[in-house]
Amino acid sequence: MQINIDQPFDLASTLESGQAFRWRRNGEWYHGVIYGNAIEVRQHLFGIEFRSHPTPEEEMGKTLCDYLRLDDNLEEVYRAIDLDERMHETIRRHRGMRLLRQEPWECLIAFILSANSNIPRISSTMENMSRRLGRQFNFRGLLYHSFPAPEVLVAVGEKGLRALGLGYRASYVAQASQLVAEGALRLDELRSMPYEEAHEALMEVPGVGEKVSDCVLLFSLDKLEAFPIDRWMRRAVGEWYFKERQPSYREVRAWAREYFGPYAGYAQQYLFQGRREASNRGRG
DNA sequence: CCACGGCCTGATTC
DNA sequence: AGAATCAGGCCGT
Repeated sequence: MQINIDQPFDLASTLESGQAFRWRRNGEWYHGVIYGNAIEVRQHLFGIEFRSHPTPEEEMGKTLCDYLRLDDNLEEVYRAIDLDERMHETIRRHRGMRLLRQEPWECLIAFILSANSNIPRISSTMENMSRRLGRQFNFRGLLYHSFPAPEVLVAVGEKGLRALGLGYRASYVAQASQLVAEGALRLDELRSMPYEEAHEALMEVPGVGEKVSDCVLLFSLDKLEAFPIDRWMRRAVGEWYFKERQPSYREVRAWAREYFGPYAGYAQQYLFQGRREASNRGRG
């Protein structure tokens, strides 16, 4: 099935921008699982083409558009955040990159795992958990696995999670799973809360601090003003916008919301891409 | 509030 | 080769 898109959209940079960890590229096709469905998707000149299973494409199209945030007016976003030469350049290089609207549960676990880790390892751990604990299904000759439900991770327990390679994060994941499974943490309710309130609520979860909370809010709960600050982002922002000083998390966050406004999260995503590129170039 | 050290583990570096 | 070092932080002190 095809979907026409009349706004800037770049599938590759969107799926490979380090927001989501379970998409795999095979030639021009990307393979992944959303809402328990296998998805194959590729970019076309005027939009995207995709296949889904088991939910039929006619039904899945809306879900996929929602996931890819095709409802965001990217031109308007650019007008809001294209404020200096650095932003202008990184927008030019990654034009069409979008934030995703991921499933909050999977996103929460992914970013709890991200603490003191790196993208390849987060990916392999997420994949590992899905292979061992998720539902398995076949689609067009490939094997797919859903991400395990909270109840499943509760049953597996901390020791079981450690055995899957989560390290000291196993305890956080086990506790977070418990909170979601028993209904003490209702992730979808955070979507309708104001940013500040949702941010604090998420930080009650073990293993979730300022940065992880901002990631989950930005990548799955529609808080586009969230501005996650990792060690690189802090260094970069300090260097570029604070005259070589190392500002605190709160300081950077306040600055970002003031400077970039309600789309600060988009600005963060573009700056982050920019610095990843720079460090990749550095390694040759 | 802010600063600091410890933490699982796998990949990369020296 | 085997030991540091580092990685998209968090937590307790």
